[in-house]
Amino acid sequence: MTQDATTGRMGRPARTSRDEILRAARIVIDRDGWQKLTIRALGKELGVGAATIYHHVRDREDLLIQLLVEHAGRSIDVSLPEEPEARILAAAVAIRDTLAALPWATEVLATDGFLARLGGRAVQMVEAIVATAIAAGASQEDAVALFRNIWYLTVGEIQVRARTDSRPEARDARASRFADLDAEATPALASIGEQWVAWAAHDTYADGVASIIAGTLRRSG
Amino acid sequence: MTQDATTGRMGRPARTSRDEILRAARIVIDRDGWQKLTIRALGKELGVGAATIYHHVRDREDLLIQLLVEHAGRSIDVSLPEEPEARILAAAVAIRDTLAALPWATEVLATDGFLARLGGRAVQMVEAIVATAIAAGASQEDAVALFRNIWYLTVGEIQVRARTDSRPEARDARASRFADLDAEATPALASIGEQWVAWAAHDTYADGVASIIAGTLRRSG
DNA sequence: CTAACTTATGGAACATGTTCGACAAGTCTG
DNA sequence: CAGACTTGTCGAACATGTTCCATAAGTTAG
Repeated sequence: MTQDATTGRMGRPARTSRDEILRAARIVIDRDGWQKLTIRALGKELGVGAATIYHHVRDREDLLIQLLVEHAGRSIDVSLPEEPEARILAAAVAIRDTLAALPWATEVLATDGFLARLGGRAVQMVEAIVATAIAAGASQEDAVALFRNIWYLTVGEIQVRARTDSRPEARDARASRFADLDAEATPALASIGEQWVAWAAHDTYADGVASIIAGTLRRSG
Repeated sequence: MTQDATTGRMGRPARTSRDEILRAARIVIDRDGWQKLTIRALGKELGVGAATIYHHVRDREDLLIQLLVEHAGRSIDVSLPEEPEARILAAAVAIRDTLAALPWATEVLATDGFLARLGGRAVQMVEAIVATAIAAGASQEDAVALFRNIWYLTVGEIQVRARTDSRPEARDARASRFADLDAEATPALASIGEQWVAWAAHDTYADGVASIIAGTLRRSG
């Protein structure tokens, strides 16, 4: 990785910069789709060897996160209502919607502290959730727990959704699988049967978050 | 993939069976750790070429799921309390604990309908959640929504936990990142500061699930 | 101006999941 | 029993992320 610029500059001058790499990555994504964003393709776009990229970016994950930093920093909606539960919910939904719209986020978001790495408005959303919970009577620790449970739900929802509908065979297999269930051993599932698939398409994320909020605030306040 | 055995058997007899592959996979995992379970290593263990494995197993994901089927089918705890909310919570915790104990589950669980593929007691836990919710007054659709939100939370929790502590640099980076936050823009996060890391180590999964349960049942019943 | 130093670059190599095509090894039909 | 047919096996190949190392291209000290 490139050294810090505080010391006197030395060594061979770089032909490539981190910014150029990110710009090229965006071009490739816009033109070919993000699935085509491989290190080698990126190198070709820049007219540079693949190995060179590793001098400016730690690894592919680092690259994807850098790419998210801008989008997440800019495009998160910031108009939050005042009422505490609605405010927290709105912040969570904003985070979810933003990340779900950036498909490559799925590959890298499953980390504690991920939103902190995104910075900008992503962190403001975290602040909104935590600060609102505290203002509503939760302890700091409960506020952190609230955020983390919301974050887990968010990660799970995004990942399951992304994987489920990027995998046609999964959907098909699922449909028949619930029909095969034994009505003796699993009567409730059997009676739901094929409807599961239709209901599973509904968006229940907001309900889930609302429940977590209500549950946490009730316990605390 | 091997043909069904209903038609008269024909063709070259198989030297390898799906069961043998699974047995060998378990041996490799027990001996070398699951990270060493590569297709080629598995082939070597069986004295067979890597490509051969693909005649008995669709892909690596299929292999990992088959491996989970046994563990999840056998080892899930089944003594559930009677009281509805406690019963649903216990089922969720049993699923979480079982999957969290099988590290390679992380790679493949982010799918809708995943537990159905595991069969056995995994499905019984789903049945328990859905049936209990319905018995407690939820509609079928709300029961499905309840299960799905629990599932999302479970997937998120397992993945975040697994990735966070398999990645030492993530933990370190996180510690400093929260200290760097601007006290003007994010006062709540700044005042929590370093405590976040300690609190993030606490297990809040059960609280989250309990909130989702309470929230859903209150809306319905 | 030369030599030492430092950083950037990229070709080669490695591990991995996966696919392809040729070949092997049986069964079945006539 | 011979040829057709079917299925299993595996070497080779491909794409990908990543690391190593030799080399290039500057800056700076003498």
